[in-house]
Order: sequence, then C-alpha cells, then structure tokens
Amino acid sequence: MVQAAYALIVEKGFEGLRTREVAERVGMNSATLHYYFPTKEALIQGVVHHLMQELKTSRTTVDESAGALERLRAEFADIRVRLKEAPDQLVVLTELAVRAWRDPAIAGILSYLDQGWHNHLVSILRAGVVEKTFRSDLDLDATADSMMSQLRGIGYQSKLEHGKLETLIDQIGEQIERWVLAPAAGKSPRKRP
Amino acid sequence: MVQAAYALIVEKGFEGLRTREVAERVGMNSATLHYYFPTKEALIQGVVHHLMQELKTSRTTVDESAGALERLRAEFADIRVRLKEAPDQLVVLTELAVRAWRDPAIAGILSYLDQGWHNHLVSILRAGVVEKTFRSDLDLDATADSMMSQLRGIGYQSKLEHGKLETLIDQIGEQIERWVLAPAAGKSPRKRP
Amino acid sequence: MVQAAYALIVEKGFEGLRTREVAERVGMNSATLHYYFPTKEALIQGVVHHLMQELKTSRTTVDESAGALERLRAEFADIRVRLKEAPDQLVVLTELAVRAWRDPAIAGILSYLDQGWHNHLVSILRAGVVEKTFRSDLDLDATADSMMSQLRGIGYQSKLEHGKLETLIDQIGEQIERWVLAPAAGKSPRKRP
Amino acid sequence: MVQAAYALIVEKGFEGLRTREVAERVGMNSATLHYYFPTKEALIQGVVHHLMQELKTSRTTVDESAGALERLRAEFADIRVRLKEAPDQLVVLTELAVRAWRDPAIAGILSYLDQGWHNHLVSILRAGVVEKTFRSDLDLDATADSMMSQLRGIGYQSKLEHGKLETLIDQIGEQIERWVLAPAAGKSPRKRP
DNA sequence: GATGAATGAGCATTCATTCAT
DNA sequence: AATGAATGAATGCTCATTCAT
Repeated sequence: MVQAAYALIVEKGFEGLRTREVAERVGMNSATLHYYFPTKEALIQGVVHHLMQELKTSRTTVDESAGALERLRAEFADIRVRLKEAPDQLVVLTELAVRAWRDPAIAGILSYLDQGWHNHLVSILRAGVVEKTFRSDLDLDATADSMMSQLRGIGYQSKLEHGKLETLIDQIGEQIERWVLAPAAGKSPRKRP
Repeated sequence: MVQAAYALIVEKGFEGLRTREVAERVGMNSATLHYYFPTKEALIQGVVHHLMQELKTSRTTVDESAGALERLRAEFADIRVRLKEAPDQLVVLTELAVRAWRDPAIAGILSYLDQGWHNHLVSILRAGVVEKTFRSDLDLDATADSMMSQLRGIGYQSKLEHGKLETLIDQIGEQIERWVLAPAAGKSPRKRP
Repeated sequence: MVQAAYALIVEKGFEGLRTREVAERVGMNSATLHYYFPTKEALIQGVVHHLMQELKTSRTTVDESAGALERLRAEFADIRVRLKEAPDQLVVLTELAVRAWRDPAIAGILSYLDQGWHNHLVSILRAGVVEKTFRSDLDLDATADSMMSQLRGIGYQSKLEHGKLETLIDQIGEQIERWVLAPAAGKSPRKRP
Repeated sequence: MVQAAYALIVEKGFEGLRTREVAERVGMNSATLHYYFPTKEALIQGVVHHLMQELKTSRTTVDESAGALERLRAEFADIRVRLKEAPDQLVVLTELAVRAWRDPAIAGILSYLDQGWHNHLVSILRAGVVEKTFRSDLDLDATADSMMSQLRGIGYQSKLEHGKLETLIDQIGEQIERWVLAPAAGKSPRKRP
C-alpha cells in the first residue's frame, strides 16, 4: 500500500500520484485506501516514514572499531550501493527535497534527517582528527555540510547511467579524502589498499 | 507571459502551475494564453528557453586572456552571484531537472545545456593544464563532471539561508582548487605520487 | 442509540445526520448500528417513534374535571414548558415536518399525530361550548386547525431567544381566548385573573 | 439556472440539491455551472436572492390611500394568492428558515427579510391606531410579531391541500381582525360589513 | 488577436451499506 | 452480538483545452 504509492512516486513523481491508482495497484477500492489513509497527505506521510526507515538502515557495515578513514569511505560506499541497488530511494528523496521547499511538514522531517546525517559525519571527522588521520585544522561542521551537499548532488542525478555515477562518486570521494587527510610524511595516504 | 509562468513556478513549483493563473497575472484571458501557447507543455518550453537564455549569459566577466585558475574561480563566483541575485534561476533549474526525469523534451534541452557547460569547464581545465597551472594528469572529463555535480548540489539547496550557502561554495571551491592545482615545487602536502 | 441520533439531528439537522457519527457517540461500531437498524431510514423511524413518545406525554397536568378554558390554557402552558425545557422536541418535530413533505412514511406518522392533537383540541372546545364558556357558534374543526397552525408557527421558531417566544405565546394565547370565549355580559373576557 | 436549482429544491429539498442535476436540467455541463457559481453555496445564495426578489414584489396591490384595515386584509390576501399561485415560494422559504438555524449567512438574509416585514406590519397597525380603526392600546411590535408567526405557521403547511389552507387563512385572518379592531360602539366588531 | 463560455476527463473524499470473522 | 475491513456510487470541484464570436 505504502509501497505502491512509493513505486508510483518513483514512476511518475509526486505530481503523478493518484490515490485511485495506488488503490488499483494494491487491488483494492479507492475508498478502502481512504479507510487507512484518510487523506492523500497522510498517505504521503506514510511514504515518507517508510523512506526514512530505509534510509536509516545503512547499506554498508563497518566495525565500530574501524578507523575514521575507513568509516568515511563507508559513507561513500553506502551511497554507491544505494545508487546501484536502491536508486529509488534517492529518487524519492530528491522529489521530497524539492517538495519540502513548499511543504513545511516535509521540510521538518527532512531537516531532522539532515541533522542526523550531519552529526554522524561530524563524529567521523572528529574521530579522524583525534586519531590524527585527518587534518587538525579541519572545520568539522563546514566539512560535513560540504560533504552532504556533494553527496546530495550525486543523489540528485540518480537517474543517470550507472557507469557515470560510479566515476563521479570515486572522483568526489578522492577529492574529499585529499581535503580531509593530514599531510603524511613521506608516503601518500590516499592510496587505497 | 513566460515570465509570469516563470515566477509562478518559482512560487509554487511545477505542480502549482496553472495556465489560468499565468494568464491572470499577465492580465489576459486564459484562452488568449492558449492562442500563443497552444498547450501547457508549450508554455513550459517557453519558460525553459527563457531560463536557458538567462543561464547562458554569465554573471561574471573575465578577460579572455585571464589565467585558467582565474577563469575557474570565475565559475564559482558566477554561482555565488546567481545564488544571491537570481536564486530563482536555480530554483527553476532544479525543478526542471527533476521534471526531466520523466519528460524527454526537457531532458534533451537540459542535456544540451549540460554539454555546453561540460565543454566550457573542460576548456578551462585544459588551458590550466597547458599553462601548467593545473596538474598534468588531470582527467578533464571526469573533473568537469564532478565539478558540475558539486555545483549542482549547491544549486539544489538554493532555498537555504544565504550565509550557509556562501560557506558551502567557499569550501567546495577550495576543495576543487586543491584537487586541480599542480603541486608547487618543494612543499605541497597534497601531492600525488 | 436512538437518543444519539436524536441529539445529532438537533445539532446538525437531518442533513448532518451520519450513521457513523451516531455509532461513534454510542461507542459502538457503525456496523453494529446497522445490525439494529439495517438502514438509515430505520434509524430515523426509531427517532420518530421516540419523539412521538415524548410528545404524547404532556408536560402539564390538569384535572380531568377542570373547566374547558383551563384545559385550553393548559395547552398553551404545555408548549411554553416544552419551549423552555425541551426545545429539542420542537426542533426535531419541525425538521420532521419538512421532511414529511417528501417522505410519505414520516408524513403518515405525523398526520396520525396531528389527528390525535386535533381530536384532543376539538374535545376541549366542545366541552367549552357545552359548558357555555365558549361561543356556541364556534366551528370546532376549523378552530382546532387554526390553533394547531398557530402553535406550530411558534414551534417552528423554537430557536428564537426565549423571551420573545414567551411574549409570542402569551399574545397568541390571548388572541385565541378572545376568539373562543363567549361574550360575557358586562366585563371583558380577555382579562386574566 | 437559478430557477433549475430553485425547482430542484422544491422537489427534493436542500438535502437533495445536486450541482450535477441542476446543470443537467439546464442542459449544460456541471463544470459550466461552476463557471457561473463557483461553489454550491454561491448557487444557493443565488436561489435565495431570487426568492427574495419574488417575495418582495407583493402579489396584491392596494391603494396607498387605503385604510389600515384594508391594508391589513391585503396582507392576508397576499399569502392566500401566493399559496395558490406560487406555493413553491413558501416551500423554499420554509426550507430556508430551517437551514438558517445552522447557516448564519442565510439566517442573516432571512432576519433582514423579517425586519422589513415586521416594519411593514407595524406601519399598518400604527396607521390603524392613528385613524382609530384599531385599538389604541395595541402593542404594535408584539402584534406584528404574532401576526408573522401565525402567517409563517400557515406557510409551513404549504403542502396541504388548498381547500384546508383557505379556511385556515380566513379563520386566522378573522381572529387577528377581532384582536386588532377597536370595539365599535354597540355592535360586534367581528362582523364583516 | 482576443475573449466569454463551455466542456470532458478527472480528482480526493464521503457515506451508507455489506461481509467475513 | 459485534466488528474491522471493504466497497459502489456519488459529490463538489478543478483544469487544460476548445469554440463561436
């Protein structure tokens, strides 16, 4: 039900979301749909919450004991996996982001999500600074924000052909690493094992 | 007329665009509007072309003789100026980008625009490499793409408060410069092997 | 159950009567309501019968041995009391009267009620004529009908402020008495003791 | 258009008024109806104003120079004529009166109408007192109100068979005259010349 | 060129009623 | 007896588009 709506949004966008069609896909009367979601808005909220759940469960697992760099790379890996296996998430998220411009309810939810992401990134960066893997003069908040913006930029293009996206992520990942890493003495830190 | 539609899209998004309201704002009958733009799609095309024109005329002027770095910085300056003086352009552009996912006509136009932008960036980067300001091993296409993605990521947030956006651009600008610049002789920490 | 419907009709009229809301107020499922009243019409019938019961039990008590004038005045007193203590009855009755125009079932019930009222009034009037308190040339049926019409007129305004209604009843009561009473020799018949 | 709605209300009451059906009767698309009356409420307002117009134009004409009694009788004659020739007016008016209980907009219009009627009656009564046709101790306001209530009571029964209504009006008319007229010296005031 | 009027196809939502449990 | 879930048939209203003038 929520998933039918979800799929429909992926296909036709919020603009093309029709309660009738959602009901039809689930194989129920449109009145029945309204029995569960009294209003279209409520249905959308359902979709939003569904998406939130999916976004919260990260796609990649890292040891808590892992180093900051590894955890940072995991972030990129996460996006990479999502882009490949569940690009729909990014699609809906983007539609949501645009809709949030005019819908305070969605804006609220999204900003809550962003806050969590921001904090998560900051904690990684801070850990990196502490363990001296990352530059000591790193502006944690600003760097987290710029990372988010860059990753978002990628997400916004989730309909691109996959190959191009891979290259994009790699390049931006490297760029960020180069930005973040402490200048190592003698050997290059940015080589991947 | 096109401008009224443009303004309406900024205010309410594509979803909230009504031919009647556009006509009303111009002070004409909605039938008259349909005389000029036989279909809503045509009107949107008009808006798209209008936007294209505005996007093409860059907001910052640089000497043709300027160095590559200067020209690169001008790109960022351009976004910064737009974000301040004409954020509407970015708003509509973003809406358009999302709509392009399902509308091949718009997708075509946008990809044409992107092509132009890509080529422009590549030419800057190539110049930088030639004049040895930029790294000689730079992947021109990939770097141009990543720049575009990053700048787009910023544009997508054009409704953010202006202060935060400034910081964002600065940070990303610096990041890209660090990525692109040739290692100065002797003490560059960001050296590639 | 019937009372919940009754109350709802008072609040929102027949137009605003929803089976779901009735069930809700009784604290039961709307399906259960339909178990007892298979149709909305049936529920309304229930309300009608409930109202009939309440209307039949007069609000004022008079000795059977009382004089015709006294019994006539009791009729007015009855309305006056109802208007004060149970205006809802008149409200529902009025709604019902209007509905009866198109609903023969209700029309039947109401006309039965009217018949009873008519006969009751006629019996009072006849008694008055017999005991010579009332004019001998009184047209019993016509007078009863006109009384009913006048009292109904009052009932139809049961949402008026109470003070005005009191005055109205008094005035009309006096008027009817003046009409009905036999011309007394020498003194004015319309003075109340 | 308004007339179709008017007719529909007469037939099925406000409860049975459907914009679609109104449009259908006029032979137009229901969207066209909404072009003229953007909302159902607006359509009803149209009906109300139409009715007001019809109610204002009295059905009987009396010389301005006529005596108070004659003018009073004209009032009754007016109702009698309406009841015969345009009972619909009374039907709709009654529906309106009931609806006014919950709809302030209609309540306002109706109370405005009542005010006019009240003033009109008072002016007749006052004239009668001045010319000494009517009792000098007449409470003008109260009498006007009671007359209105009584006439309304008749209107509320406008679906009755015509014969009964005639009798009703006559009886109540006589009653009111008896109430209002100054006691003539020597002969009964209720005899009609 | 311009417009008032008209319209078809839809849309979210409502509501009395039904049905399996 | 009771109920959660389901449903068909509306219902008021919207909107891009068309058409006669």
